Amino acid sequence: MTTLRDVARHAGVSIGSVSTVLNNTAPVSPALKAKVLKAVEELGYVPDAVARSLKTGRSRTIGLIVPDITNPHFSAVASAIEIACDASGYALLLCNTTDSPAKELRDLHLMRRQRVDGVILVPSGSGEAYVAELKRAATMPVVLIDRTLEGFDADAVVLDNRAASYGIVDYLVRAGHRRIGIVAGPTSMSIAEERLAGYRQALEEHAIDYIEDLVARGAYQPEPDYRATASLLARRPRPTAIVSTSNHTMIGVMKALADQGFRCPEDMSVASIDDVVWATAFSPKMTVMAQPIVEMTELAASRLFGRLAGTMTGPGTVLVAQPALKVRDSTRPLTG
Amino acid sequence: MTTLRDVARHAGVSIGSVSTVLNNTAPVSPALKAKVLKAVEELGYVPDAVARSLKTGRSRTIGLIVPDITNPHFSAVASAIEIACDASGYALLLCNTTDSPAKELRDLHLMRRQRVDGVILVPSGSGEAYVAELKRAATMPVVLIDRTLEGFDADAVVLDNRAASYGIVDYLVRAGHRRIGIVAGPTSMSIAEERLAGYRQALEEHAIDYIEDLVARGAYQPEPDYRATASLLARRPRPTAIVSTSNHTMIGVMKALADQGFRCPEDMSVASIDDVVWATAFSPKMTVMAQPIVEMTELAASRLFGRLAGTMTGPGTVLVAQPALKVRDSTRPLTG
DNA sequence: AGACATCACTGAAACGTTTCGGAAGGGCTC
DNA sequence: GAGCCCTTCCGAAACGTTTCAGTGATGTCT
Repeated sequence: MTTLRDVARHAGVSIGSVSTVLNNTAPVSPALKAKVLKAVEELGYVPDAVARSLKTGRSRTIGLIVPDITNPHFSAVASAIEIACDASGYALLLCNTTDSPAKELRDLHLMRRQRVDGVILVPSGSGEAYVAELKRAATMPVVLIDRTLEGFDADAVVLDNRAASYGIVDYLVRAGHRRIGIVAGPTSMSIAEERLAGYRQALEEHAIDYIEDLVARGAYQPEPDYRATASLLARRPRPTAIVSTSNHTMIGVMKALADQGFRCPEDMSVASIDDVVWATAFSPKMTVMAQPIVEMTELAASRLFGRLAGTMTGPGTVLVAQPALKVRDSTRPLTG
Repeated sequence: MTTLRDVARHAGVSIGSVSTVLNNTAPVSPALKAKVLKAVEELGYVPDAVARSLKTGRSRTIGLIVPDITNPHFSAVASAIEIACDASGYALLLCNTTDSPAKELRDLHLMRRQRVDGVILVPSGSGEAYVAELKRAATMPVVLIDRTLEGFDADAVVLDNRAASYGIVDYLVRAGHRRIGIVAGPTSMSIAEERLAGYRQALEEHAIDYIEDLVARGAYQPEPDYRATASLLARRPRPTAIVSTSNHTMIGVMKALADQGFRCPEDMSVASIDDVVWATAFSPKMTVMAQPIVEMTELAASRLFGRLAGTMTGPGTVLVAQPALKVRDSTRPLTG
C-alpha cells in the first residue's frame, strides 16, 4: 500500500504539502501541484480513508438499519439512500435487523464502533426499555423512517398512516362496501395501530359499525398474514372487501384468496397499502395506496446530511408524507 | 468520546493492559481484568474501530456491490451476506451500481479507500477494457456472484444458466409446445448468452428449429422486457409459450400479456428463471426455475472469509449451482 | 541462597493522515 | 537598504489503537 509518505518522497516534497494539494485546503504553487499530481499518478496512490477518519474524527460514512432488506419497501429505501450517499461522497454501512430489536441494538453498537457520522434507522422495537437502550446506543445523529419513537428526539419522516387506511376504506365504502375486513399489523407497532385507527375512523364517519370480528392481526409477513386472511374469510357474514396494510400482507391475502377459491375482485375486493412493481404485473392489478417512499427517503437523507453539516440544528422534527390512492382492478363496486 | 486512555486512567492501569484485557490477547490477572471491565462499564467505553483498523491494517469490513438492490434477487443476496457478516463480526459496506460499469468502478475505488478487507461483487460490465480497469481497482480479495469475468482471476459462484433455460424449454417441449419464444437479456451479458444457449440446445435436442424471430431481446428490466414481449406476441404464427429469463422479465411478460388480453396459461404458457415470494401470490402462480440464491450467497461469503482468514489460497475457483424447476400454474400442456 | 525462568504489567513506537506554528524567500513601503 | 508582510512550503504533533521490548516481582531448581 502506498502512502502519503511515499508520494512525498517520490515528488521531493513534504508530506503536508501532498495533503494540502490533494485536499486543496490551501493555495499552492502550480509547480508543487504538478509534481504531487504526477507522483500520485505514477504511484497509483489511493488515500487511506481510515487514517483520515481517525485524524478528522469523521468517517464520511453513514449507517442504514432496516428490518428486512428483502422487503421491496426497504430495498427502495436502501436504493435511495445509496444514491444520496454517492452524491455526497459518503459510504453506506448496511445492517438488517430481521425485525429483531436486539439485533437492532447490536447494529447500533456496530455503527458506533465504526464511527459512522449518522444513521438512518427504521426502528423495529417499541416500549420504554427499548427506547432507553436506543438512546444510550445512538450517540450520533439519527433520522427515523416509517416510524417515530415516543420519547426519542430525532428527525423522522413518516407516512400519514391514518390517512392511508382511511383513504382505502373511504373508497371502498363509496363503492358500496359495508362489511370490510382488515388484516392489520401487530399491536406492538405504532404504524399498525395508526393504520387500524384510520380504518376505524373511516367506518365511523360513514356510520358503519366497527366490528372486532373483521379485524385480523397479521405480522406484516406473508405467512402469518395468510393465516390472518383465512380467519377473516371464515367470518359470517363474510366481508365483501379486505384491506391489506402492507405489501407483504398483500401477498398473504392474495394467496389465501386463491387457495380458498375466491376470485378477486369478483368474490372479494382487495386494496392494499404499499405499491410495488409486481402489483400491476399479475391478475388482478392491485388497487393500492402508494407511499412516496423514494421522496420520503430523500427527505430523510437530506435531513441527516443537514445535521452532519451543521446547517440543521435544534430538536428533531417529523415530516408526514401523504399517500396516493391508485385504483386498479382488485376492487369493484358493490351493487345491491 | 471516551478512549482507551480514559479507561486506563480511570482504572489506574496502563493503556496496553486495557487493550490486552479487551482483546484478551494475553493472560492477565483476575484483579486487572476486573478493574478494567469495571472502568469500561462505568465510562461506557466503546472501542474505536477506525483506530483499530489503522493500526492492524484490517478493517473487519467487507463490501457488497450489486447492480440493483431493488431487484429481489440482489436483495436476497444482500440479506444473506449481512447474516454472514454478522456471524463473523464484519461490517457491510453496500454499493448499488444501477447496472453502470462506471459507477461500479467508482464503487470499487470507494471500497479501496475505505480499506475493506474484501468484496462480494456482482459485476455489471464486460469487455477487455472493463476487466483491465477492474483488475487495477480490485486490490483486495474479490468473489463474484452470478457472473464470471473472462481474464479476471477470482472465486465465483454462478448458476448453471444453460441448465436453467434448458430445463424450462425441455419441460415445455415435453408438454407439447413447439413454438417457444424467449425474452432474453442483452447480448453484452454472459449470463444472457448462456441462458439463450440453453434454450437453443434444448430445441436442438428435440429437433426443433431455432427461429431467430422467436428470440426477443430485453434488458432484465420490466419496461424493455415488456416491449420485447409485445414484439414476440406480434409474431406469426404466434408462439404458444414464452420463457422469461429473469424475475424482472417476468413482470414485463405478464404485464404485456395482460395488456394485450392474453390469458395465461390458457392462451400462452409462461415460465421464468428466478423464484420470488410474489410468484405464488397472484394468478397464475408462476412456473419457475428457481435459483438457490441464498445458498449461493452463503457459499460466496464463506469463500471470501476463507480468503481473508488465509485458509483458502491459490487461484480462484468457480462454483456452479444447479437450478430447480417448480411447475405451477402458468404453463399448461398443449394437446393437438 | 543464588541463578534463572516465568509471569504480569508498563511504556513507547507505529499505523497514515490532518493541521498548524514557523521558516524561508520575495516583494513592497518608507 | 532596513523593516515588514505575504506567500509557500516544511516539520512535527496528534488522532486512538495494537504490539512488543523491557521491567519488576515471584517462584523454582540446584
